[in-house]
Amino acid sequence: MKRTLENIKYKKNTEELALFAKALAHPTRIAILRHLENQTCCYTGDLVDVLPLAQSTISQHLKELKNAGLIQGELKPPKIKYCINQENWEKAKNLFVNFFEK
Amino acid sequence: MKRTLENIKYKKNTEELALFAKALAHPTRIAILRHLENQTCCYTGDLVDVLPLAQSTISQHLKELKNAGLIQGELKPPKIKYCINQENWEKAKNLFVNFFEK
DNA sequence: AAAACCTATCGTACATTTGCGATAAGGAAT
DNA sequence: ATTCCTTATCGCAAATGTACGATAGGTTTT
Repeated sequence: MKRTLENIKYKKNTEELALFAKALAHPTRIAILRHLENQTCCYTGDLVDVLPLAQSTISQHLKELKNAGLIQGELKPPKIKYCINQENWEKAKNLFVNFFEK
Repeated sequence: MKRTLENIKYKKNTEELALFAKALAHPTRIAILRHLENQTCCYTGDLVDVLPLAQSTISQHLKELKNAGLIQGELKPPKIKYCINQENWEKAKNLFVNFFEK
């Protein structure tokens, strides 16, 4: 990305869809979300056991998913419980469905 | 990305979905696809007129979309006509729908 | 054959992403 | 208060992504 992109104005829907797509653009994050879909919720540690990646790497992916709004974390000391953010999940779903439909 | 990722094996669906998501992970490419959805097809030059980006940049985005299988190019000398690849479009649509549909 | 047109590719610059180990930060348990 | 457990963050290295101008390649037209 370079200077020009800063200035380009896309429609809101286009930017939102691109951001959600970016969050899904890595197999590890898809795997995390699939796991969350099955379990409803899970802890970071669960994922570290399941995925062959360093704890710090997984934490980073979780952060990106959280930034994208697709998941949310809840403090359950000493752990953190991650769940899918249903509201934004629906929003993303609708954006993708509308995009492909037509 | 570094050494480790090469070795990680994800499920086929997971990798495919991530690749499609990656193709959609930039607003310019979403805009190109929306344009193609409306016009059914279009030429590279049409996009250069519509998007505030260099011709080479747009060509590059088209290449990525083609690599992802979402579009296809047909020679209509001296132009090239790009259309959505319906088969893969459906495939991507199904992957996303199934993914979100819990 | 030359000129004109359209598009792809090359080379470069810079930003972002991905991964890791090491370390910090927080509460829980001893 | 110290130790333990869990997770986030930092700092680094390597790979990828994004953008541009310049150039090459291929067809059509003159």
